[in-house]
Amino acid sequence: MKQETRKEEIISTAAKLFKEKGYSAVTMRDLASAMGIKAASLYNHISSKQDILKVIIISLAESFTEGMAVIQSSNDLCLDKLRQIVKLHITISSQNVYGMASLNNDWMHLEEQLEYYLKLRHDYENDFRNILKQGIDSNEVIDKNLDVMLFSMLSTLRSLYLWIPKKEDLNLEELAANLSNVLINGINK
Amino acid sequence: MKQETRKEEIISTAAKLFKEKGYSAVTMRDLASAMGIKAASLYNHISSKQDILKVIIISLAESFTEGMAVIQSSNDLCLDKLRQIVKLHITISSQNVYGMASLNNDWMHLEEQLEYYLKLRHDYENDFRNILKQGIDSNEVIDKNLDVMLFSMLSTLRSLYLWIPKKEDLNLEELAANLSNVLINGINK
DNA sequence: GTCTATATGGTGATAGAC
DNA sequence: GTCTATCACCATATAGAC
Repeated sequence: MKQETRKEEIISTAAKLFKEKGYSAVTMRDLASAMGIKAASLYNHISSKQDILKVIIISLAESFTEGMAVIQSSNDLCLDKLRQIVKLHITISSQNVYGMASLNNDWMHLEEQLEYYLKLRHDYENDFRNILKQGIDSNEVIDKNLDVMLFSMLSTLRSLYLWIPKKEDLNLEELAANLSNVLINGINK
Repeated sequence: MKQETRKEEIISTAAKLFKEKGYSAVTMRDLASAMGIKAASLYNHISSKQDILKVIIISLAESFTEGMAVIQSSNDLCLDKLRQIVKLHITISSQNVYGMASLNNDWMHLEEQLEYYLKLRHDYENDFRNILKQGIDSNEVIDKNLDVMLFSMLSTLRSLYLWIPKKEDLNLEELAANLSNVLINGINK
């Protein structure tokens, strides 16, 4: 188990606070207090509040991009690719529940990296849509409401960070199977 | 068409700004500037920034509670009740896209009304869960993963405010039918 | 209904001692 | 690596003139 550097400690503490109140409502004094030090001391490890947000969001966004690239390059059936996307979201979300809150809710407070983030997100959604499209072409997926399907799946997957920490003794493999099943087959008997 | 009072004008302008940057990041100067007046002038119409947030969130939360009460009291089949819940979310979200952002993302900044809001939300989720449970008992809904189904449907419905404004020429009746279909029957062929 | 002026306190960040 | 002290600025909100 690699031990956290002081900088990583600051970043994960910040992510936790950002999840509770959002980036703008968390002050450097709040963060310092949660670490048991004074605000000025934070600046020995990080260069600015903005820098913390950047690290949290961009590293997560790039994880999704990398995961999607792997899924895309496979020759699996579309429905299997969709199951892999579900797995990707569950894995990343469960490993960084706090950071996912910033990725979802505080991206608009990015400064230098805003456009880069928006491009990553846009490309990710496009790749997701293309997999659904292929599923329609190969007769695996219903040929109706492509955008509604994409919106529904993405909304659910993006909310996992809110839901995962509320379930105790959660088996991630089981969750992936169950959630894939609900998203693909619906809820009716 | 009822014309907006100055107070209502302030509240709907605030909701728009809150959606873009979140409650904490919007200053009274931002809000005043968007209205074309000075910050001090706002206080002739509203008593505090907090008061604006309270009005936006509580009125929406109560709308959902009222809608759910109507749906619950009917004798319709469970799947029909679920379709009505979808319709309820689409109707409220499309009428108040900006306010829905605060309801979803800024509720933690409520002060006096925080507990009241949490109770409304908790009761709403409970009612939703009970409808699904009844659907299982009446053999309309698969008897598996109740919590996963609830989470998935609620996540999608709570994200409608992000998605509705991106679609031009959106027919709400059609969206309700299509979204219900995707949520109930899934996406596979 | 809006303004200017102002009170009071919080904000991110830096300098320099230990 | 942390501290105290401090800077320059921004926050919500009020008082009182027009």
